[in-house]
Amino acid sequence: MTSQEPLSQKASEILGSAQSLMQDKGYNGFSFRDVAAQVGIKSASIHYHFPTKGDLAKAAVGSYREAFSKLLEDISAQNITPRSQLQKYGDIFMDTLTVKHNACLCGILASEAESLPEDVRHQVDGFFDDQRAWLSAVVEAGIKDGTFRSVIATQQYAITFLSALEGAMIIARSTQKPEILNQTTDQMIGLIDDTAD
Amino acid sequence: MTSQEPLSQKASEILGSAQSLMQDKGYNGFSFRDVAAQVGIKSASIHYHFPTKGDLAKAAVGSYREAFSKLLEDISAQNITPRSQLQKYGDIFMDTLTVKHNACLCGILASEAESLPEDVRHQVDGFFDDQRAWLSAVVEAGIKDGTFRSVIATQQYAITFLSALEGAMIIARSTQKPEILNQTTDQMIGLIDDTAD
DNA sequence: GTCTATATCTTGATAGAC
DNA sequence: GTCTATCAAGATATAGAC
Repeated sequence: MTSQEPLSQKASEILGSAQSLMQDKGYNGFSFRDVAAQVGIKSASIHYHFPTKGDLAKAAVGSYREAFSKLLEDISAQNITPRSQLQKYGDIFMDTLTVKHNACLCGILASEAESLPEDVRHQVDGFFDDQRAWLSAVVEAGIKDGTFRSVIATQQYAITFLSALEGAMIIARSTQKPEILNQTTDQMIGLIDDTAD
Repeated sequence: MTSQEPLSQKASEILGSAQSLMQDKGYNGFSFRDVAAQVGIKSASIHYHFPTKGDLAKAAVGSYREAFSKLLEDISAQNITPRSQLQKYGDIFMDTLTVKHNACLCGILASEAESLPEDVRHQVDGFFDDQRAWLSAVVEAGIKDGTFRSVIATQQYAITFLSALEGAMIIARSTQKPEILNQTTDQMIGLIDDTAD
């Protein structure tokens, strides 16, 4: 969950490059040479920082999880309604899709689960659990304050909401219709909103 | 949308093998040699039936779309409620996941969109449109007969429902919790059900 | 820490015999 | 239609010089 030793400058660059390459083309779709070209070193040099491709991917997901968790903390720290928090959560996904032109790293990697080294997949699964935990707390708060329908199963809704966003992101990117993502987010929120006009 | 000439026996075998391999490991994760080993020929022989990997993938998606459309026709032909139709739709996904231990071919391929030949990606996008069209008609019928909440945006709900199932399938498979998929389907239906007890 | 050089393997694809 | 043989390219990874 937490970082070990602080990474060197180059190691961070390599990690960032690998992360963004995987968000674009997946684990099977990027190579050490791709990373090397982006960072400006030779592919053999990467092995000094990350011995194997699995090590690199695992570290990239770990750093992704940390960065994502910080974004969630930022949202939690704001004094806004649960509904607004879900909206801001969706904005993270939308920003990744439209500004960085990337998919969710763990959405991509999970779809390649059968090709991943075991410890990489476990990191990916850890990401999903991070999201489930944060989302279910927000939904719970929304039910308590009366803005969300009280009949919904909180834990399951967290997973359903996450699934919808991950799926919509993949479909939106493939079909090149980014609006699919934010419209899906809006509808998912609308479906549990008990304060509809 | 329709098949051209009928495929030879071996071509069908190759197609089926490629389809199931891609449902397991994706476009970047399967090779001609994998297919050859399954079918019992040499990898060079595949090129006789499908000149390039892109041709093979495109044909596999086309055949997948056809088979899926037949399943949808079967559901439509039954005299069951819109709610039951959505449930049966979810059963298709669940069956793929738990019996064949596979993901949705187009969910996997869409997540690799940036690695796909252009015409393969267009076939994948066509699949999503097939699903959107069928699902929206079912939802429309459910609104008309009063079982689904009338406030929902029909076209968008079709996409949201599909997104949720695709996302849940990927997450369920990676985390090895297949129940995530059917619970997500159930909740998605429950969220628009207007006849709740 | 990064390099060159290299080993080893796998890939998609082609040529030509049968 | 399928084979053998082969290719050129790309992959991960290692050894050892600098």
